[in-house]
Amino acid sequence: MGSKERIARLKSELRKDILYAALAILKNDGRQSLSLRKIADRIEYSPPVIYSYFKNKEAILIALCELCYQQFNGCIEKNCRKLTNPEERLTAIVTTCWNFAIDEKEMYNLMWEVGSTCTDPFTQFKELGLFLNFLSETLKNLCGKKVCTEEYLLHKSQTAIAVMHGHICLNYTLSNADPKLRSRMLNETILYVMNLINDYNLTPHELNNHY
Amino acid sequence: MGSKERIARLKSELRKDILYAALAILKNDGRQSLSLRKIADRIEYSPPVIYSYFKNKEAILIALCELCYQQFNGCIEKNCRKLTNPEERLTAIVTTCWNFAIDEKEMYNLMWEVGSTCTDPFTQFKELGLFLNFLSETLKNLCGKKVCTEEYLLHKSQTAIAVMHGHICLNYTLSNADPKLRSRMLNETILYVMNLINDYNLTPHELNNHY
Amino acid sequence: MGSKERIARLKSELRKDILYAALAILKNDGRQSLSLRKIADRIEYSPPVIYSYFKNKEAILIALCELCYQQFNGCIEKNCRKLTNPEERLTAIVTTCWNFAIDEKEMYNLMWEVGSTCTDPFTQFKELGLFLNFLSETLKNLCGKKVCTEEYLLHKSQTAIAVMHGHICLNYTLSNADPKLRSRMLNETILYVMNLINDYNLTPHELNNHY
Amino acid sequence: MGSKERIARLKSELRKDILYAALAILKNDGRQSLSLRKIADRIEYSPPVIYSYFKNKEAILIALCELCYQQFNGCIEKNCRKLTNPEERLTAIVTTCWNFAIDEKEMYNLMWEVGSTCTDPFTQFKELGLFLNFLSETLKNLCGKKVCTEEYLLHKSQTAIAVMHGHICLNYTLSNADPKLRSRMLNETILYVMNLINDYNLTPHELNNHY
DNA sequence: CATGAATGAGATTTCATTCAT
DNA sequence: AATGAATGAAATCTCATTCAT
Repeated sequence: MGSKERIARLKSELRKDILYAALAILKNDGRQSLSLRKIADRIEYSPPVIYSYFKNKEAILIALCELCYQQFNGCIEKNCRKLTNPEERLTAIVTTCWNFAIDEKEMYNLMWEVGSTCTDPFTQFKELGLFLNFLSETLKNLCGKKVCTEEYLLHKSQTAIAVMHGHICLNYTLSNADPKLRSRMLNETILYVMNLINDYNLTPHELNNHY
Repeated sequence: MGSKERIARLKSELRKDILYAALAILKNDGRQSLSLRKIADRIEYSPPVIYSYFKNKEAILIALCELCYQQFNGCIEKNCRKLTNPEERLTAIVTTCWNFAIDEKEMYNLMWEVGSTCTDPFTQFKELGLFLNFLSETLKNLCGKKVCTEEYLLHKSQTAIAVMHGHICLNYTLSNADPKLRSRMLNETILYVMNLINDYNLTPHELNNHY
Repeated sequence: MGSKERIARLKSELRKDILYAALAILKNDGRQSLSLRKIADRIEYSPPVIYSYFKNKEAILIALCELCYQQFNGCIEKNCRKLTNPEERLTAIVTTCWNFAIDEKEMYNLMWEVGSTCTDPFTQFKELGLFLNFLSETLKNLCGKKVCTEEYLLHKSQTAIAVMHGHICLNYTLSNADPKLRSRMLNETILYVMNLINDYNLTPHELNNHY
Repeated sequence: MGSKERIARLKSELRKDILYAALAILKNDGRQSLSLRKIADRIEYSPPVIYSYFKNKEAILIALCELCYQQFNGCIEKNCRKLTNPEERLTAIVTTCWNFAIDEKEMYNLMWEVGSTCTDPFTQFKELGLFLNFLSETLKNLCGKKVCTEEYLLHKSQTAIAVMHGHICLNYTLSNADPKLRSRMLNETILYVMNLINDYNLTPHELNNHY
């Protein structure tokens, strides 16, 4: 494929169709049965067409993952951007993550699966980077007047993602937990994430003992 | 020993062989290339024998998962049981989990993968239940004289597992992090797990605000 | 496949059937259209069966090449072994090669094609080694009472193969040459091969100038 | 220059581009991965253009083969034309062939592969014809004052090509031969080619016995 | 009880070629 | 003149599972 052609195809409608077909299969039939053949069937084209738009299956997965991050970040923006109070915003962020993970389990799992194979998902996936920054910005506001380094905030944000992910996975495994327990788990998750920032209030001596 | 018993024992032997073959393939070649054919090759039997011991591939995965939990719990027992000081023991538990996840990534991932498909992994997998109790017991000691309900301790233990898992997954994705950052992440994980129990020291009123 | 099983299959009838099917396709349809699917069709089995007997297509080609060498060497043995006079025998060898290359062009080409990809075809393919030795033995007799080293004879034998191959390839390209020219080419080939051994009669001084 | 001419020139340019793209792919990726798609990519045109210049893939291969012969003959001209002493020139010819075959294995193989499918490569490929004549002229000079027929010289030239090709193929198969052996093989090849002309010194009676 | 034999279904991928525009 | 779009046909290979023996 010539570079001109390739660039054109990147913007193509069919490329989008392929990705959305993949997304639909992912949601309906699950990660395991996401095959090129099924994608081709769904868009009512022959399988080789796909190779005009993606190098191979891995490339599709990565692009699909990107799409998932876009949709995820879209939820976050929609639900949380408007909130100005940092506690409220952080609560909304965690809640949105939580619900996204429940409602879109296949997407959520794909995001972590593909992320694990990348060198640096936070830079590779633009929308994940945006989310990280949004989280970071929120945590900064939460600190109030205290000055935190950018690096510190990013690290805490990643930790927040980790803590949320852990609870989400736990929630997956407790498949017959009652709604009350689930709701409690969500609340706790919010709490833990909120408290991540607290140790910044520790005295230097206490901090020393921590790290 | 009657022939019946002998036969039963032999049967049980082969079952083990199958599982250990599966484990070896999992470790060496990875989850994706774990096939019945390969297992059969390794035990030098023909594929259909496997169906005498397991209903289908899924059943093998579940049993294999159990084996992984056994090995995992073995590590925990070996490294942590002897420690009597609760802080030390908890530190050892988190560290052991962390290292197991690094050294046996395939096993660790399988444990969560299969766990996600089960109704209740904590009761289905005996060794996971044992680990949960061990964690619970450790947390109890950490509380000192304060009285905590069994249920509370189990819940906190699950939360600890969640927090650890989150950090472990984050560690997986940060594939080019330097050892110093990784070491810091481990320390933080220990810290967070340790502090899980702290809110028990909150006043009832504060607790109310939490949940 | 367990090793026991694999060994059994090496002797299996079906394995032979696969190879002879491949040979038939090679002869009839040519090297380019030799596919696993066609082989499976011809033996009236499904394609995956082939993988019970051969690791992959390359393994089939190598085994097929071996079969070609066997058939080739069979011709040589049949036509030449009985001749005791060294000139007559050498003449018969060259003639047999020549005719084999004409009658079994696809086989002949495959033998060189696969041979080119091997590290050392003369040891890898037993029958090619036998042919080399037979040639070497013949050249030795041609030398008469003069003593030649084994190494020298093997080298000359390889050279003989090279000279024959060159003429055979030339013969392939001259596709509209008349039979008289072809016959003359064969005679010349015999002559050149016969003379390969002549420089052994050179004085040491002359030999020095050669190498 | 009229627009007609300009268009014709442009057309001829693109034809060249196609061939040189094919050549580059042949050299870099090998004969097997020479596809129309890849050629189109490389010239940054779409695949169908190629069909404006060539009937099908086979036609490209033939034209590519011609290009290879041009390059080959270019080497010969450059390295050998200047030498006037016939022995020196013949030595240079064989050496140049030998090195070309080593350095440009893919090209060399293609030349013989395509050559085998043509009716008469020596007339079809102009540069191969030139090479043949050059060889023939050299052999003629080697004969000295003796008179040889044109036909005889051409035949001997073809034979020389055959002998060289045989040794070159042998050199390909002996993939782990040491440089000393290879160098010896080259020397022998030179020697054999040089001696091809010698039997012209035979008496008519001896010649009769030969043919 | 054990297995050799076999397969259907399906995976990813490549390629030469066509054709409406 | 050029191409974007598309495809049919084919390639190799893997796998879980079945069943007669």
